[in-house]
Amino acid sequence: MDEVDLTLNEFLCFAIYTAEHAFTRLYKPLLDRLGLTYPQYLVIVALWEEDGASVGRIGEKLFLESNTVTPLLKRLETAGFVRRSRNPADERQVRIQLTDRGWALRKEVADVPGCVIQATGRDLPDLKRLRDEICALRDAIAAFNISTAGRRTETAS
Amino acid sequence: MDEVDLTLNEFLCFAIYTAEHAFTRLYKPLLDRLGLTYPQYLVIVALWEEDGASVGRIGEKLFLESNTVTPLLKRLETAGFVRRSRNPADERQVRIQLTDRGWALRKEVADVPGCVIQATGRDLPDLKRLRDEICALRDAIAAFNISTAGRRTETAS
DNA sequence: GAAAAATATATCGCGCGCGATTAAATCGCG
DNA sequence: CGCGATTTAATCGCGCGCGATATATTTTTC
Repeated sequence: MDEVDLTLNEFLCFAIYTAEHAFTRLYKPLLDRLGLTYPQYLVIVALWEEDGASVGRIGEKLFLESNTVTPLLKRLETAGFVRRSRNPADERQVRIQLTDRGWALRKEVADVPGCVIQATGRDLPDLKRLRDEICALRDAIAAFNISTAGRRTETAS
Repeated sequence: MDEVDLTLNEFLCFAIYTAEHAFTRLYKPLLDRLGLTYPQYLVIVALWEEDGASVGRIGEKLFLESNTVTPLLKRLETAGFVRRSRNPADERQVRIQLTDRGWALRKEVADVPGCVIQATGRDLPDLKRLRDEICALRDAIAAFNISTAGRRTETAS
């Protein structure tokens, strides 16, 4: 029965929504000079962690489906940052490997994280704490999404 | 000089990015039954707060530009939730007004906030604290974006 | 070993977010 | 009043995120 305020600024989700845009706008000029979008940057970072990952594995790391990742990877391939090849051991899988150019980005983005941290005006322990809280929130919501996935039609009252 | 980890899960921005998607997926089935997308829902909430707002005012509230808001409002108009009309006092402005159908949504979404709160598995004070922290973070980044807007070309080095 | 089920990726359409640009109305300054 | 500057929306193109679906490969089952 506890009345919930139907005001935009009351919503945590709205805060996250607008914060996400603020980060994208912050990254834009930093990544433009490398010819990367923010999601493309995330894929590159994922590949630095795990070069040769499959399309599905990259999607798993980024919480995205193949219908998003596949075209993104094709653009990265066209730009010369990655190579795409079928896995001989399982021809269903497509293996994504960084090119020399893809590895070279690692040096070129070296100052980016520092710049982003500076923009937040906070220290690292504080940012890590906040990150952990948001990850926990995300995981709780994702778990809820899965647990209710079967009974969508009865959600109303 | 302090070395920053170039790992996906280290990034606060990545946490925000994935949390934003988790929220969108959470809202999807709740809003589908009303024929609204999540950004459309935000616009409707903004109009409950301020019916008759201009396109620019709505963009201001949602941190969006007219090139995003205009087509979104046209879709809401087509769906019958809002009316769009020029402001007679200033013909440059387009005034957005909720229709009866738009106001009626207020009752139909009554259970949505509660459902979202439940999904987070947290209590209201905790959520409000987190929301305030994220808003502060967003505002810090947005201020930084503005303050450095003029000297984008020298950010390297 | 052949058919059925499961898995991995790709394709298509649509809505959003935004940079760049355009068009129209208003404002300001002489 | 007149004309340039400013303000407000709208348009266009592109990349992303995703639901729905298709295709190809592998695994399972009988």
